[in-house]
Amino acid sequence: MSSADRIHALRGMRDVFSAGFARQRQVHAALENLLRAHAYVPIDLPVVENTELFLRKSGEDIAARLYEFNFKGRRIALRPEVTASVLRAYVEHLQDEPLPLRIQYSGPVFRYEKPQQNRLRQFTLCGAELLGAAGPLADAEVIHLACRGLESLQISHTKLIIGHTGILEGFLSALGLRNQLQSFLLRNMENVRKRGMSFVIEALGELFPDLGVSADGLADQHTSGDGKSQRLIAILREMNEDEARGAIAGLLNSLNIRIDASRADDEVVDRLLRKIREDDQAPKLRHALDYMRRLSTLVGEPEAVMEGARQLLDDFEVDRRALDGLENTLEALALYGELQAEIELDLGLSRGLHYYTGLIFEVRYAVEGGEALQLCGGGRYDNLVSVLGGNEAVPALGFAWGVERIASVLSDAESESLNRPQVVVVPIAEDDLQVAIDVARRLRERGLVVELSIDQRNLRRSLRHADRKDVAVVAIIGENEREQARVVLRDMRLRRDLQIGLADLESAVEGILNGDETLEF
RNA sequence: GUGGAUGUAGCUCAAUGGCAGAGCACCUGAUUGUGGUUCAGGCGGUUGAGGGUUCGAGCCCCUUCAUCCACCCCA
Repeated sequence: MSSADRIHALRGMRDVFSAGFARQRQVHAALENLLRAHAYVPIDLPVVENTELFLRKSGEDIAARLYEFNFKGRRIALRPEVTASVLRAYVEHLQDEPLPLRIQYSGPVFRYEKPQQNRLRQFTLCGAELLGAAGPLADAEVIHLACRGLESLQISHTKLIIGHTGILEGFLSALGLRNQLQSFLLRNMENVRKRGMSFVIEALGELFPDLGVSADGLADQHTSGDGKSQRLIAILREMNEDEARGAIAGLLNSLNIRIDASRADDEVVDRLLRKIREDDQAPKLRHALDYMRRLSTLVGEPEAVMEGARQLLDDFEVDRRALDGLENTLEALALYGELQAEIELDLGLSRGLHYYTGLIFEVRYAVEGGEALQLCGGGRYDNLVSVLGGNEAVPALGFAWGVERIASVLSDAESESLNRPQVVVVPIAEDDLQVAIDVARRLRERGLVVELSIDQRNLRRSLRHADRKDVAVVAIIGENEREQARVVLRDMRLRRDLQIGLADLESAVEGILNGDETLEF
């Protein structure tokens, strides 16, 4: 078969072989144990869900990244994350459980993105959710877990980055910006720092051309007209939709203004109203952008950032609850003792795909000469249970580690040996098979990893095979041994044969494996 | 979605436009019951696919597919 006909693994999907897989399992085992020790109960969930679940949680933005298809009339998606499924399962089955409820999970997720270094289309998340717990202690527990898991694997050079969506979101919603603008600004908070305010303003101008925004900044005198019309506009703004609509229509009628015949009155009224609203939005937007500019500078060492944040909130007269909550979380986190990870506060941190309502955080691994590698991320999502149809709102937060990324950071030296057979049992001829199988079974019962040589290779080949796999002991059974109830144990490291009676099999093998050079039989 | 590279044996890679090769791996034997070495031999290819230029294309041109890398974004 020519290579052109060969079937390859799909793009972004990996075959993981012995050493790499051993490493992943090592990572998984360490993380699972840590979570279990903190009373997080492992559960298993489906890999496919109704597409609607993910759309409802994360919004339409996620649709482009979904492995999503129509199957027998249903819209189905491979999960791009697990939190949505956990909460779906909670709403469906676990609402009678006493809260707080601690859940852990692990398994594959799928995201249709362009693969590259450290980014696959299928990868493994290991994560935890803490349901029914609000407040700083819950926040601190989860952050601590995320960091501690990496520490338990001896991963250093990590940085914990903590943010809080409430500090921007609270401000924006209090400001009374319309929803589209709010979500645009939330999405672009990160860009203020990464690409500069002018980039954001430019994007704003493209998306909302009617706002009169340009790269030079917001138009200063957007509202035209004299003082009287300003007052009129102010009055109209005070009215609700119907009142304002009626007032404008009445005004046009009473002045007997003739309207273009091809255009319905309603449409004219609409345009006027919209115009007035946007005039209203412009100064608020300007205010918001100023706030975001300040916010984007608030990154770094926690105390300094807190200090700057307090000043910012004072200057803009913003509610301090979010910031106080963050401070309490940091204090609670300190109760867990010193973290290895460097802590950074980043009040400009935002996470696009998710539905976070408060604390957000991630842990990054410093790659020399490259961009930091994010190893895990999470945050709080207090309204998600409601969004997914829960009987009552349940505060919740969680996070997930990226298993492959963590494994990629580990050296693979030790994990390789996990799969390697410790003993190879070689029957010389077919007549020796029964004894060989019995010998192998006895050794396996002692917990050893034993490979039975089952092909027709000669002894020479079997030894070579064992040697290349770095096996420590080869047990040889031939006619002579069989007749005398003996076995030849070849100590591969010391290149010597030990003739032992079958009764001493286990102790002799264990002696060789332990490097006992004084063994004599 | 944007940009940059690369596709030759199972793997890693060579090959001025002129007979498609090496190392590793695999198989056989030297050695019929003793291993990392050595030696002899063997298997292995429609050079990703399709078209074009040429006496002649792995190499040049076009198209297409795939993969990798970076941006965006994220675990």
